[in-house]
Amino acid sequence: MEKSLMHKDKKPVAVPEPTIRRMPAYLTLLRQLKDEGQEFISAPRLASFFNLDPTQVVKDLAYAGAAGRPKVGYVVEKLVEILEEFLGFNRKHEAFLVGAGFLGSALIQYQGFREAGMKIVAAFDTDKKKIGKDISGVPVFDLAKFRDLAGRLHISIGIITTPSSAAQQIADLMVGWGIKAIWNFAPISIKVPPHVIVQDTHIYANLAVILNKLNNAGR
Amino acid sequence: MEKSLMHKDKKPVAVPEPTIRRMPAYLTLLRQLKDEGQEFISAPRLASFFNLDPTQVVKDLAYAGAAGRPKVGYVVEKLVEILEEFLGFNRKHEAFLVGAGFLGSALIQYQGFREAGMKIVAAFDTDKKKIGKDISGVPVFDLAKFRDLAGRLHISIGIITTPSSAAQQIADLMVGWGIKAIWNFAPISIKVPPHVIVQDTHIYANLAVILNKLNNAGR
DNA sequence: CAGTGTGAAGTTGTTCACAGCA
DNA sequence: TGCTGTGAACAACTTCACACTG
Repeated sequence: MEKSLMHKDKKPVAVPEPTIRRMPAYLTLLRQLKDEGQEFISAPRLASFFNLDPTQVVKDLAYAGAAGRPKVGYVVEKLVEILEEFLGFNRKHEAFLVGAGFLGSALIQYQGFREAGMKIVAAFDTDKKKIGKDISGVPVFDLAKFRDLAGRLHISIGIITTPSSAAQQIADLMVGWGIKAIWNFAPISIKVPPHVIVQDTHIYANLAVILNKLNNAGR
Repeated sequence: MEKSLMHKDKKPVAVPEPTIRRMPAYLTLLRQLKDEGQEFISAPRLASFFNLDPTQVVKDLAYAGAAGRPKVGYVVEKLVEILEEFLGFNRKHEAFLVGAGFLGSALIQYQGFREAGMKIVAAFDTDKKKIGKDISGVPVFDLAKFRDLAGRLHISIGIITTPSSAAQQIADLMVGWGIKAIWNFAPISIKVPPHVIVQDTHIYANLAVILNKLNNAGR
């Protein structure tokens, strides 16, 4: 498909991933400003909160479909709505989580996901000691029950917080059971068929960046 | 430690951040291959694990100072050493953590940081119910004690896992107390003087990417 | 010839420059 | 004047093309 020059169309243009990644940060701040009663916000001001170029912010907001008024800026409340809609944070997203260890438990208990509409509805593990318990109201099932429930509840997001050694195997199961997107926290890259979405979140990557900057600062 | 990319006596080439972020993933896999007794690994094969371009891997490894042999590839054991050294994962990095909630507790208990040489030596909170307890052997202190200990132990990394509302304030304190790098998990951007390193890890960003891909897959 | 190593080309994302607007 | 909005210049990163090597 060619890039259309018509600006009447809603969003035919592929949104750059960096833009997508910045949007939740905008939204968090904007919700706060809204709570504080701020009515308008300009792109340069918004940019200053994140050390970004003002034009960057203008373009990002344009991708979401927002329009501002010269000299005034954007209507905060409208912007919150637009971003929530664009990101899908105002819809309900149910997820299954496999691997009820420290990280898995933390994600389950993490209040913040509610702000993004995501809810972890069940957890799975192979550890008999964990099965049958619940974590902040989220039940931990035997991994063998995963298939059953996934089919019945039409869950589309699967979260992997197992050790690396189990991750690929769990991913394969998830694929077989119809999960559409996998959020992988294990520090390996998992392989899935092209129609399945994978998002790797490797915490080491961030640590590596920090240590690298620390090293470079020292000389 | 000579670097192959340094011709003459030029200043060290700045390593692209994407490269830094990929290196821990290489390292994790390479350690595994090493344990399995693999002696050599070629860039194309390594690349296939991560769905990367082989040239990308070659260049990344060159940045770390690794050299391979045509037709054979790289020596796994040597590569592990080089990457550990380059990333600093073979050195000890002590950190303080502020905010002993779910996320903070998970990070403290997360075994994996040991693989990167990082150790959280103390946690801090303002919640009287948490102060005095310990999490997997890591003591939770009153936030007021932070300064004392930071100065005495020469801790350079500060981890923020507080609610957003407290994050900037904690960052200011950390800066005042000589912390050199801040790893921020609160979903806001914090402001620090230029000599302090900040790494924001916003979990929402990853979720946003997933939801966006899910939405686009539906049309 | 299968792989390293590297300059060149291509692609993507960011910043600049400026027109238009209230 | 301060801001939006957008095409153009620029910078960063990735992929390609190919010389080289055992």
